Amino acid sequence: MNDASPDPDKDPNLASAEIVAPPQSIDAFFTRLGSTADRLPKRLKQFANYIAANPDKVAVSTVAELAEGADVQPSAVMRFCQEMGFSGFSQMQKLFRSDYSQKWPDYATRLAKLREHGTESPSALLAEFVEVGRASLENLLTTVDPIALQQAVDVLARAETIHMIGFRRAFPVTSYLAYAFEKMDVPAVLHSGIANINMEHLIRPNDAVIAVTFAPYTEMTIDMATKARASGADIVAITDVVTSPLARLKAIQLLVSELDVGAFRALSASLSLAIALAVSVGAQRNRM
Amino acid sequence: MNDASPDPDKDPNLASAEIVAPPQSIDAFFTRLGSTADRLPKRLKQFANYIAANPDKVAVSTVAELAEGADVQPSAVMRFCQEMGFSGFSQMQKLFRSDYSQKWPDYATRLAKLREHGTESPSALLAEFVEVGRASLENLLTTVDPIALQQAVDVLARAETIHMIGFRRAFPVTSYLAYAFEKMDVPAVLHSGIANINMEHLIRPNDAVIAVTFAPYTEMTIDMATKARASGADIVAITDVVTSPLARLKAIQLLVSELDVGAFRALSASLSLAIALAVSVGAQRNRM
DNA sequence: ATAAAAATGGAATTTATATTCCAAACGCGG
DNA sequence: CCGCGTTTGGAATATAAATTCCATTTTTAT
Repeated sequence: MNDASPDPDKDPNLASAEIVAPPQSIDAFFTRLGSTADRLPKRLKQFANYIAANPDKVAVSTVAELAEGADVQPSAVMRFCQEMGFSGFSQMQKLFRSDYSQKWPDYATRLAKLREHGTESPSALLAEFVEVGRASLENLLTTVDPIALQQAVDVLARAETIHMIGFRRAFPVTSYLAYAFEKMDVPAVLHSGIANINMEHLIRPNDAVIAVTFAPYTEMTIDMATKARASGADIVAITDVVTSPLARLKAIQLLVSELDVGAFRALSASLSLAIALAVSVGAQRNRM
Repeated sequence: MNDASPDPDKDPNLASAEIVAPPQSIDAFFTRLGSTADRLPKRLKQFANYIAANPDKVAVSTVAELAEGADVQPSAVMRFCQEMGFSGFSQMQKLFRSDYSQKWPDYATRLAKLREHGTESPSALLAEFVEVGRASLENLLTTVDPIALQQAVDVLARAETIHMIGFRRAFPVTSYLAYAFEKMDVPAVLHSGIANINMEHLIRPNDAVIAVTFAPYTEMTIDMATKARASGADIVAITDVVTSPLARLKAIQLLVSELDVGAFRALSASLSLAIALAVSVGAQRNRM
């Protein structure tokens, strides 16, 4: 601040410690963290990532505990705090603690508070989807038959190639399956309908198909699954009710009843089912 | 209580300090507090009332601070803790601290266990994903800043065209956004990277971009978002932590911390956030 | 390749905090 | 109103935590 100071030797510490005001709020802290994280040396960045991922731990932990959690030395924590503009850890913790009581009310009360705002605000809508998603997940464990799930895994683990079919609202599910299978080196084809070429003829008798569709059922999914069935492939159906058109195909059915918010659903349950299925198949294939 | 004690002189401390197990949960603590509060002497009751009124302060305060808040001496606080069955204040505080972050940390160990046991039955794995998904959803309400969410909606509602960028594990999110926007007649482009053509030049100054990426961040997403930013478009980032590379772009950040099961996550929270965002944008655009 | 600068790990030190102790005050039964 | 057990306030002590320091390693620049 006072560059013209005639006594540079009066306080030699000023040279090394840059004078920056400490963040005054958690928001300001994270903003600064976001903009300075890259410039930080290895260990400090490591710690920065840790508290970015575990911000709630800061208020209730000691330096030693945080250091261990982030796998750095306590002194690195101190250096980090100073780098962020605080005099030390205690000052930084004080900031986090002052904010702490706001988070105290548990999930239920926070949810209720958000809903009071009416359906107007985006966060009220978010709360709605969160609540519906939770309910759908709970349901999932009862609607999915464990035996059918095991059968599906067996069939898919045995298949030469796995084909995923699902469009529109089901496409996030199939694309996530494709990602998971690719990561686990499971031969799998995502039928995306791109360029209006459908690659039905790729489906061979020893293959298996995961068909995903919800009401109102996309016709192309039904068509392709039907043809695949005709050529001898096994079908695993992820769908919503037993009366789904996929039922006719003697498919192994995995039922997901997802609740709507207005005209949309959160897909939480479908995605969870899909990823559990994929991981199980990957694991079982590795065992063979 | 034990008047018939045969050895009152053996250990005189036993007479005053009753041997009772410490409460194992916050609930148990308050239950015991309720039933014993009347029997307590004046100062201890005074402190009990303070705790009952300010339960959130215990985890983040020192003995001295609490004592001052309740207008009692620190030694009274100690006596209170011992009266409740704890060895001292530290033990009691530990209870209050662990209860707060309960949901998150012990998942890490549980999941590690699951990993070692090899993957058990598919339905057990499904149960894991369901539970983790539920926890992620609960957390979503605290990690997403309502103000940032509202800003994101404003920006996207104002945009001429909305561009969605997100690959690999983020692609289910962007593809679902694309579906939702299409259904609501919102002009939106899904940048799928198909045919290795990226349509960056499509992004105009009055457009907005939704960029979705999680650690380890896909480079193409960062690149495209950076270029979009350079050409003047607004960026809404759906990512995991503030230290995400998207932070540098002055993006509006919506943070989702999703837990892994093994190498995968359920995406429940991300999808819920995405759909809430999309529906809000659709609604707001209709109002204009 | 070498020197200079920066970063790191771990121990030493300082500071803060919990906990104990005891003398004084209080309340209660005789 | 006196003696005795209980409670209280405050200081003294013990413990735990934060902070600093420095020798060693790693990185960067030349």
